[in-house]
This record gives sequence, C-alpha cells and structure tokens, in this order.
Amino acid sequence: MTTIDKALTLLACFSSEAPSRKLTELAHESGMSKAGVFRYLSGLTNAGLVEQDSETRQYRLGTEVIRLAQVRDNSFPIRKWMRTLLAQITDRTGETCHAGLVSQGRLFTYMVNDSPKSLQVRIDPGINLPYHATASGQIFLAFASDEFVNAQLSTNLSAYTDTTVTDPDRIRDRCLTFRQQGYSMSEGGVETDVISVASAFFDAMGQPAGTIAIQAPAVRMPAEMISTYGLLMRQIAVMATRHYGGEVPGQFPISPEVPISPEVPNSPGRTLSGNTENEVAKC
Amino acid sequence: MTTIDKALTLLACFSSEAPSRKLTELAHESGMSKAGVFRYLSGLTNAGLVEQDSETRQYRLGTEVIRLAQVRDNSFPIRKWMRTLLAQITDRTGETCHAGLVSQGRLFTYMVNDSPKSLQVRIDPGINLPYHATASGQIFLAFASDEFVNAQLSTNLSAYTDTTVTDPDRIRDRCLTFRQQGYSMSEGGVETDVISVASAFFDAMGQPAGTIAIQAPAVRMPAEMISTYGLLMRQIAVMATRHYGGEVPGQFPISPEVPISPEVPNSPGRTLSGNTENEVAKC
DNA sequence: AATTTTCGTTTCAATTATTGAAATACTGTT
DNA sequence: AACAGTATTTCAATAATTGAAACGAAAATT
Repeated sequence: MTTIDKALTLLACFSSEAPSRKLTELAHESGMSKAGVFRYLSGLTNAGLVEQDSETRQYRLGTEVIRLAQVRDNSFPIRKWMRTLLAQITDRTGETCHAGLVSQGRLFTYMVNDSPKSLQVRIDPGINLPYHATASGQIFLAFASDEFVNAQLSTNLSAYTDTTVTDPDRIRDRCLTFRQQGYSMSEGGVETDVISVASAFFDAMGQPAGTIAIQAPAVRMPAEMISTYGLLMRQIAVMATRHYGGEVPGQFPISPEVPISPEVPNSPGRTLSGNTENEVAKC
Repeated sequence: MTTIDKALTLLACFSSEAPSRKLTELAHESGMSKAGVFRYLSGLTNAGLVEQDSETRQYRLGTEVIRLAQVRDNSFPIRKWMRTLLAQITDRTGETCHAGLVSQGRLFTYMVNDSPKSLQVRIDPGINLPYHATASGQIFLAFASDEFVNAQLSTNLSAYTDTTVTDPDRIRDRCLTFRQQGYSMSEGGVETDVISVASAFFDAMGQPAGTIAIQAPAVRMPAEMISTYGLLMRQIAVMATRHYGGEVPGQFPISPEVPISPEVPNSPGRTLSGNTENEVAKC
C-alpha cells in the first residue's frame, strides 16, 4: 500500500453520518499512527480537500471537493438528465424519489426529488444506502458481482426495524427475484410504514452504476401498485443507463411493450415544462 | 514537498476548461516524470477520485468526488441558503446571477441562477473566474491579502475583449474603489455587451470566501442602475457572510439604512414561495 | 502494408522520504 | 492550579519513493 493510498483512505472516513472527525478518531478508525494521520491530513489540507475547523479543530472536507465535483459533472454530466428523470417520476406518481450512485463500493443518495404532498418521505442527499435494507441496495446487489455480494452480505447486517431482512440467504433469494423482475421492493427496510421500489442503471461494462427509487408511505402504496411502480422504475432506469453511456446487461428484462404512461393515480397538478431548468439554480 | 502533495497537485490540473487529461499532458504540466504521474494517478484511481476512460485512456475525475461534495455540503451547508439568496436576486432583478467560491486560490462559479428572460447571459457552473477580468474576481481581490493580489496580478493577464483591463495598476485602482463601495462592476471584461456587478462574502477570519454577482446584457443595465444593483449585491453578500458563519471585515461598508427593497424595475411575475425547495431536485 | 511516432506502462537500483514512539505544546475543564 | 484530552513536533531507523530507460501497444504517417 503506497503512501497515497493510505492518505486517501482517510477521505473515505468522511461520510454524511460522520462529516467531521477528530484526528485521534481517524487514527483509530484507520489503524494508522496519530503522527501519520496528522501528516496525511496536512497534505490533504494543502490540497484543499480537507479543512480544519478553527474552533473545534475537527477536520472536515474542504471546498476543493466542491470544485472537483463541478468539474466532474462538466466532463461527465449526470446531474442534468438525472434531474429530468426524477422530475418525471415525481410528476407521474406524486411521490418522493431518489437516485443512488455507487462510489468505492458504497451506495449513496446522489439526488432527491421530494413529493409535493404534505405527507412525504424525507431523505437527504449524500447519505449511505445500506445494501441489505433498502430497495436500492438490493436491486444493486441483484446485478452486482458474486464477490461483491458476498463481501456485503458477510458484514454485520443491522436491523433498522422489526421487518428488516438480515438473513443473508433470504436476501439472496429476494435478489434473485429482483433480478428477474428488473426492479426491487422493500417494505420497512430502514423505516417502518415506508415502501420503496427501485431499479438499477449500468455502466459501459454492464456493471450496476447506480439506482433509481421511489419511496412512499405504505398507506399510499397498496400491493397492486408495486408492480406498476416497478415497471416505471425499470423503464426510467433503462433511460438512465442510456444517458450514462452504459450497457444494460442481458439478464435485465427490458420490455418495450410496457405502456409508456403506466396507470398511475391522480398525478399532482404540477407539470414538467421545458423551461423548468431556468427556475432551478444550476450547480 | 511530500508524495501526497505531489499526487494531489494532479487533481488541481483538472478544471472545467480541461476536464479530462492525458497522462503525458499531466506529466508535462506538473513537471513530474511520466512514471511518477502514472503511479500517482493509480493511487488516485484506487481512491475513486480519478477514473480512466476505457476507450480514450484519458483520465477524468471519478465518482468519489461527487460523494465527497455531498458529504461536505452536509457538514457545512452552503447549497441550500445560497440557492435561496440567488433566487431572491433573480426574483428582484430578473437577471442571471451566480455565486463564486474560492478554492486553492481559484475562484469558480459555484452556482448559477438563470434569468427567466429570453435574452440572458449564459454561464456554466464550475468554470474558473479570472480575477482581473470579472466583477467577481475584482471584488475578491479588493478584500484579499496583498500577497494574494500581487501573485494574481503578476501572472499573464489575458485580454478577453477589447475593453478588458489588463494593466495591474489600473486594476489596483479599481479594487480600491470597489473596496470602499463594497461592490464591483465590470463591463465587457470577458464578453462584450455584458455588465456584471458583484460583492463578496467572508469567512470566519474576515477573509473573502466567495462572491455573489449579477450579470446582464449591457442594454438592460443603464449606468444609473449599477449602484442600485451594487447595493443589492452588497446586501445579499452580507447575508451570505452570515450564513457562511463568517465575519464581515471592518473595511466592508455595511449600510443597514439601505432600503430592503431597492427600486428595481419590473420584477418578473414569478415569486419565491416557501415551498420552492420541494420543486427542486436536492443534490 | 510497413514504418514511425506517440503514448501508456513496467522495471530496477540509488536515493530520499516515510515511519511511529515518545516528547512537547496546546486547550478546555474540574 | 492541576488535570485530561488533543493536536503537533522531533528524530533516527526503516521502507518506500524516484526517474531514466526499456517495453509494449496503439495511432498516425508514409
């Protein structure tokens, strides 16, 4: 392991769950010496990737990561078309939806589009999506490599609710079904009374690159609606794959005969118009 | 210079102007050996900060920078309030506005809010704002440290248009005025027939952290309107400083007696409502 | 189609920076 | 004022980095 690898390992320690860390904490978590971590953080700070709060002395990610993210999106745009796709989902269904993106083996919420309804599922961009307990995570596993699935399912699978499935074998079974369907479903995986339906999009090598999911209060999603939403997610996911420049794998059930406008009940009054972009701060 | 510094230097080579680079190019630009750059890029790739296009073999920033940017915004939120501030500007003026953020000595467009009008100034998020040729850059210089100003003004100051001011002394003069005013103005600095008015916001040490600017076609901005817009920018910038957790420096003219709603002509029909957030994909 | 050029990747011994334990400085608290 | 918890700095032994040059592969040119 090179010095650079070790230094950059520290970046992975920063997550939305723990966005700012103490030096000692980082040393312990990464298993490196305090002195080493200090030097690494200094380097990262010089580059602007990390900055130290002048009051608390805690370290957090720096402004340079913001710039880099902008540059990345300029060279490989996702934001723009993803925004449109998510808007379509919320327009048709009236429900909150999100896109997950994988990076370094972790799936995180890349973008969220809130439901206009007052009773809605809250989810923040940037948080990690546990593979075993979310619809997004499970559809991802369904198309991920065996070794990846094994690695994930051999970690501690925490039960967020009473109904969280934590048995690896049951999860494998579910993923098998999800792979055949092309979409996944999770009921109360991380929060009770919330149902989520997801599908995945793929990169140029046919590997899953991210997910698209809808999340609704269980009371608004009767059983018969799940497959309707599932087909919608699948359809949108195929479009995402195309935009991403990816390749839908053979196992993925593409069904062009699916109606373009699934029968979805009372779509909210708001419509998506071409100039929506202009009303939104671009960032 | 440590190994880490050298490796991370490469990240700074990626900009919106050159978002994907060849290895040899990077080696030349950074003045490091090809072998070294290769090893560094490998490390960065392992961390997901960089990825290599499988076809062109070119390197570009990876998905991890996106995740990091999300995490950063969770720990130190800017996006949310900045979006609101920019929306206020466009609502009151009907013009395109943007926020600039500084990172590693470079000022880049962090967020853009387009004018609803059909004749509008286009500007993309993520591009670098030259200090000498933009209103944003000049108001930044006006409050930056002497050494920073000297460093910037001793570089090659390219003339983007006939009217770009490239004489360091004249720029210093202008910055002096801008500092007293608390806002800057640039006419045709990077593009002809475009006028921009900007102000700056500050960090906890009273150092300039970013800028807020409005940009309009010259035909829509008669001379007498510039000071009105300037006061508006100054006002919004003070709010930005507050949100940022910063400290307005003593030199900065805060004038609470400025009318809250400056007389700005025909504001567009669109109004900013509380639930605007819900209509925007959060990311 | 053959040749040249360009670019990315690997190798290897000399060099130079990295390493971690321990000492020190700092900050806030009892 | 002493204490506890952190963040820095120091330093000699150690282990990694280093770049020139060779190699391989792909693209451009003849």
